[in-house]
Amino acid sequence: MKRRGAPTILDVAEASGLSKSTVSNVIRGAGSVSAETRRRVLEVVADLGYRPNALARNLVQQRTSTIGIVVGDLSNPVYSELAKLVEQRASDMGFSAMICNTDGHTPSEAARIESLLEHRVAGIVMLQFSGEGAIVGELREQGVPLTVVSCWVEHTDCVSIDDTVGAELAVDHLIELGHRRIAYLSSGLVEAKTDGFRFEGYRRALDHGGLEMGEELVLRSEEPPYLRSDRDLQADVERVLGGHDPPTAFFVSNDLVAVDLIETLEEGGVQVPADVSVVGFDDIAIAGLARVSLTTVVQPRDELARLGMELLMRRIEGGDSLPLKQVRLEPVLVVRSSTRRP
Amino acid sequence: MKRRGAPTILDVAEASGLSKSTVSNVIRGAGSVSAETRRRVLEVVADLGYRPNALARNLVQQRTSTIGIVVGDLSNPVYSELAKLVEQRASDMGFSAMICNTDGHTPSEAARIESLLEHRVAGIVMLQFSGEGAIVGELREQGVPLTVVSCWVEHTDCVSIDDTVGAELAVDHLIELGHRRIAYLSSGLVEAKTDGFRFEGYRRALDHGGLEMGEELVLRSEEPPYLRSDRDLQADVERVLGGHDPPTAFFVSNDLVAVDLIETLEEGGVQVPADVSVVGFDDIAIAGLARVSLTTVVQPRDELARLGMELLMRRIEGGDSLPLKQVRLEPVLVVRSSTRRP
DNA sequence: TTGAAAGCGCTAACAC
DNA sequence: GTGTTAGCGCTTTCAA
Repeated sequence: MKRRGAPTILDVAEASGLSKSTVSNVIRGAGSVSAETRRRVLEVVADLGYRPNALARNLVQQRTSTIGIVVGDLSNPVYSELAKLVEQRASDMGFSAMICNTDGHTPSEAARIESLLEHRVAGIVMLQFSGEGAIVGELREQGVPLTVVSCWVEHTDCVSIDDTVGAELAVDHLIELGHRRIAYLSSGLVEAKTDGFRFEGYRRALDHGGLEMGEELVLRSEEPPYLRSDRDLQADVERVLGGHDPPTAFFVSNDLVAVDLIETLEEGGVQVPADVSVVGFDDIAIAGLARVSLTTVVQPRDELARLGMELLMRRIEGGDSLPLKQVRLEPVLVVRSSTRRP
Repeated sequence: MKRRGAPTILDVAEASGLSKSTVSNVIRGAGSVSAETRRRVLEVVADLGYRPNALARNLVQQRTSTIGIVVGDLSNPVYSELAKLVEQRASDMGFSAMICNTDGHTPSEAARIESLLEHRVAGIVMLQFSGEGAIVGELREQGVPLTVVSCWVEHTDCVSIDDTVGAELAVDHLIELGHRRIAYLSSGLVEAKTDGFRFEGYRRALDHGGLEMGEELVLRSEEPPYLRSDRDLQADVERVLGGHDPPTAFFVSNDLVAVDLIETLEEGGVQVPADVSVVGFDDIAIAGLARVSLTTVVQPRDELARLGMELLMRRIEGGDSLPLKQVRLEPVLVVRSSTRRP
């Protein structure tokens, strides 16, 4: 009596007087089994509460139906929504998801990916990318399908909006409103390369708006940990606003920080948009609240998730030999009431 | 030359001229191996880029180091934060996490759990509980450790704040401010049983405040899908406020809905807190923004996650025989500026 | 200190 | 239509 632990396919075989493989056939719906046999097996399966062991199956099949989702910060609504949507789509396609939060911390990102590889995931979706080129290389070498969502990464299947154009849209809007002194604010919350693109868009907009870019208007720490500590932000903001010829508008490369900025400004008695305009990036849910009403650039989460899974599945099925596929989505600016004429 | 796919422990054994078991010993740090042997093995491991196959290991060990995290709605910040914290702690303890989003949808919850069981997860943490008693029973029967976080569920290890006391705190606060007509608002976003507790707290507070509960002040759809459609909310709110002897305050059993309510009220020209006070529940990040500044009951996410994993580990290690452990945390009210004297 | 061998639960040829 | 068999990559006695 070895009835310890969950029933195995062998238990089902014995109880139904059939062989392992026949049982396996009916469970997988493969091969050909007589109606009567199928009925009997199914009955026993229900009786015993048999549940196939995915580990054994995956081991023998040399592939799993699990994907990894690597996200920088699940408490940022952009990413938790993306994660949710990707998980949803994965599940629809019969895949389970291991979701890992890295806190934007490279060592912990490496550890999480290592674990995913040990679990032999069929592929990995990265939302927000640490920029550690080593990881992309490593994965390609291992032949593990990788798709990056919401970041543009060279030599990798990816889908993201055109960050540069998005930023341009935002800053153009400010210029059209008549702003001449526009500050740029970002933080470690935005992945470095992405921030680079957005900054580029900012530069371009100033450029063809005939505006000069003042170094003193750029609040951007190259170091990953521009800790979103309110004190730092407050100090920086005070410095910029207290300077000579202060900005009348801010373009912020991330809604969370934009909201923080508004908070900080108003704490200091500076009203938005009466005294200063603010544009964000992402269009997270709170941006749409009447009390916040942030003008911002939309990240179409649904599209990103859909295309991301699509690219991943394509690569899982098609293998290394398929050509690279990188999709750039058109950004859209939503004008709300955090911006107005200076 | 079968050098197809990732190198196995056998490849390492061959390349180092040792046996599988010796290699296994050094990898697991078990048994006793000479320093020289260890060095040699490690060298080959690095050379070949060998990575242990977790599937094989888990299969033979008859246990996994994967847990399942089942969450109702990852786009609700309460749950995405909890999920993040639980994943973090799991990872610290050497566990990977499969995170599933159920959208509060019972069939999809069942499917996700089925998949987790097929993957033989070591345990499951449920954030937000659908109330399907069948599932708890099923899991217990299967001997799969289960911990529910942020909901109080009978006969199951769980940790949550005292929802009744929390609601009482909130409503007491309104009463102390002088409100006499206090409405109750909830939605399908809050799990039914939990909502029940909060409603009970509301009732009690009215009771010992010597206030009568008016049926007409209770906006609470028993049906799971009290769809958070703004239209429904708007209609309900208009009805209540337009009625005879309208409320001067709302207690809302969920911050997300509370924020929605404020939005809806102000759209209709009703100012918060000037005309009407609002108290929420959860203390999500946006509640703390100056522009929102919602008085609310705090859910201590950190504590919940920590205790949740603690309970789960205890059960994973201790098994069925351990006594039930249910932890109730003391709620705290944060008073901000969405409430004032009527 | 090291190695040989027996599985873990399942699938996938291949026989019958 | 059904059964036999040989593994998948690993851990774990048990001998040597």
